[in-house]
Amino acid sequence: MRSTPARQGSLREHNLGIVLREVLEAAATGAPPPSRADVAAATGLARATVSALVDRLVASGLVAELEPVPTLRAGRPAVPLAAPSGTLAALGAEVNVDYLGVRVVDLSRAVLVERVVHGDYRGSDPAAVLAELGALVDDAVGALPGHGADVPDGRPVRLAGASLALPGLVDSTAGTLLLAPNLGWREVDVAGLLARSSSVLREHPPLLANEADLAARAEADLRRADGPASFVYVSGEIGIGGAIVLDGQIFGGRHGWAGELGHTVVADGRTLEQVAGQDAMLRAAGLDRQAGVEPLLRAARAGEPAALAALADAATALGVALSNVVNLLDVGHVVLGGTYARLAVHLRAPVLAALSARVLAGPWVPPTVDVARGGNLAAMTGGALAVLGQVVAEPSAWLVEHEVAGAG
Amino acid sequence: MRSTPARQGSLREHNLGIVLREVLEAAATGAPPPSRADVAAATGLARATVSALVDRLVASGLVAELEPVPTLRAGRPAVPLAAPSGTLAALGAEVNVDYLGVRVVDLSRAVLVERVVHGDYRGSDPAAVLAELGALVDDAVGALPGHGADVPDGRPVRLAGASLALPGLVDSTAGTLLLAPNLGWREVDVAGLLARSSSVLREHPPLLANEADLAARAEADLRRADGPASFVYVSGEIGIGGAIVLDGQIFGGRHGWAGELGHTVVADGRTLEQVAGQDAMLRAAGLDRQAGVEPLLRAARAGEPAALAALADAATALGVALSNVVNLLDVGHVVLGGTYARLAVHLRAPVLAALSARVLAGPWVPPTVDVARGGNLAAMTGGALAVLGQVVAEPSAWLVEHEVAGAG
DNA sequence: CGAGATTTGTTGTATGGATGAACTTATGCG
DNA sequence: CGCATAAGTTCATCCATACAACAAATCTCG
Repeated sequence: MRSTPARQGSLREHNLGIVLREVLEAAATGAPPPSRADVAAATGLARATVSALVDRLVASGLVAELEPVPTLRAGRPAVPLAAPSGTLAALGAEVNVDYLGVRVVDLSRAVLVERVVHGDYRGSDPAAVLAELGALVDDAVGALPGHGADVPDGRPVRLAGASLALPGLVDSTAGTLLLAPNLGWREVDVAGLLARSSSVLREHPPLLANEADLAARAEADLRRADGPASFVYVSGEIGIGGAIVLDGQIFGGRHGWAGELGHTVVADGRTLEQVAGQDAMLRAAGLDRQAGVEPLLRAARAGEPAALAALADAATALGVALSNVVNLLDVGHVVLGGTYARLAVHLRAPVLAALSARVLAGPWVPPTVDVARGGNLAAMTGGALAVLGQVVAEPSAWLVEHEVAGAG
Repeated sequence: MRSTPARQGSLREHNLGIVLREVLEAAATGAPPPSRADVAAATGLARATVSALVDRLVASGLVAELEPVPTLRAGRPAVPLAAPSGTLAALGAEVNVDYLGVRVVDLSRAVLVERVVHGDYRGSDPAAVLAELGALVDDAVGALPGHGADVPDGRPVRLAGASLALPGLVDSTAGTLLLAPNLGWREVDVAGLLARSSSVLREHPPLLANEADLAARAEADLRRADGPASFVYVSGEIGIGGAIVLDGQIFGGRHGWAGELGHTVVADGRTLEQVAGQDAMLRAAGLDRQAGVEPLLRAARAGEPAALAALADAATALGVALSNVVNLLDVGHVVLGGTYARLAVHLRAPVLAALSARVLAGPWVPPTVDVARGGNLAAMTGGALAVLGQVVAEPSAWLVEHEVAGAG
């Protein structure tokens, strides 16, 4: 954690990052693609400096120059800068309780390839499942330009790295999964097993992270337009995942285990998961555990007392747990993800009421409860974005240095 | 939150901070005062660069050159560098439920002046109390060299700034106290009232912060020797304060309100404060509310069942609340402060047991429960250190530029 | 006791990145 | 067609750090 000394190169690295971020973020906020001059004005850097930096970024495919659009004003038309498509991409994989998948996302946030397999992975064999995932990863990457048999006209896609989302506690430095209660996995050498079945992951050791953390990252990305977001993300799945987002950044804690909300004690020794987890709700509503959340929604819509009571109990427990979190973290915004997003009609109002009643700072900064915008596969996108975030944080590592001479 | 562009000056600022920190931190870790060469080796900067930076810092009184000690090795003897005494200092004030005080601390962490007044400030009049504090502040600063009537041989102490610790929710940008339940204060224009009674605070608008946050900062400072500390600080007072320390830094949240632990719901709707607050414990033990914590300790030592039960209930509630916090934040270390420090004999074991049982990551990173090392007045020290921390973060703002020419 | 070894701190010179002003390019407008 | 306007580039300058050579102050060993 010792801060490193700043040499001159650090300056360039820093400013390169600022320029790159400025270009990539423009699209997110709905702003038109900025020109070099716009970037200079926005960042406070000199035009000459920005020009030099942009040229480097363009040469390495980290920034794309668009066609000059017919301008309305006088003056030389600007060259719009934007996130490039298909130059640099990252891979986000996921193993969850009921599905398995891979996504490859590029700097423009376009999904280049996607593979998803549904199944029931509770109590599954880690080696077998990870072998399947490894094959899926290699298959997906094989479909990328420049990686499969075909090398078309365009440049090949560079792969910046890979990540893997898991529904449990992860040791990201060792590349192992410590504990995933709902998968029934414990102390699994995930990185090692994946390296056996996937040449891609052998070359790009995946960044392991918690599924909720990565889903929250995708969610934060979707909310960039509203400014840097701070919120608590609660993801109802078979278990309950949680994540903390501060100023658009995931707060993972020392080991990346922060956000563990499901095991919060809410009342008389019961944990949140035992009251508001999917299995618990279904059982309380008298429904089959395997059925999923749709029957519960139907029953509630039909006015079944057991279903309504189950949802009310879950909402109360969620409200208590989240009030504690909001008081502790001074983050007044809650986002409901996973199956909670689908149950939001029944959960939102009572949770908000609980927050309003219990949050000490409520009178000055009213709490909010929102529904996640990311879809089911948010964690894969979030994982890819986490890797791309490393690129933005350290752009010079991804620059391709060209020869000074170079006559065509 | 937009990151500013790095000009060349930023480089210098950054490196100046690194060098300053290296010198100031050396004492904390028990290392001998480093020489310029030591700093260069430790930071990775060139000797020439360090020399130039150190010279600036010395000229402005941010670093002190000690007498060369007779060395044991060959070579030119080194000039030891250390934190200077009495050159630059910060003021930490505090209003709490049962006392009121000021401390002035310099860069060497020496307490230059201290004033404390004991009293009962529950339900007090804010204007009167703050007038009293303002007078106390001016009195304390008047006793500093160069600020009172006397201007002795040495240079005057420069005051870097002031801070004020309050047991409640604070709006630090507006300089107001929003809510302090145990003082009975609400929406008080603290900065405005203090400016009336204190010329010092008129010149140095105090940084308002939560008492527990600042006490935790002092605690983190005392633990620097063990490396950057991450812990949850629980301070038992009339109410219950809490603070989160991450890598030696206070996590205050968006508005500085994070750490609010006392209003956590622990069981059947009761909050932690209602079970483990000082008043609640005393009542449960059948003791007088005004008595303070000593009678409770005596009763427990005598084996009184009511006292033991009160402590046990408090410990259980604390254990549950802290388990939730540890699971949420991935910070496995708890420090008991305030009156909890004195009750630690009775609280520590059961709290640790609760953590061990409930913390999901416990098997891999065992939780710990520690007793605070800071004394009663930790918040004042912490407040002063917070201000000094700003100096270290931006040293160039505190440099005194000398004329190039200067013949004596 | 003196020459060499050793380590600290300082004094140039070189390097690399940002800056600002002048210049070129490309457009709209009258 | 000339002028205004704005984008992007070129170039001399500045500034902080690096590197190397040097001066200073002490120990060590013959």
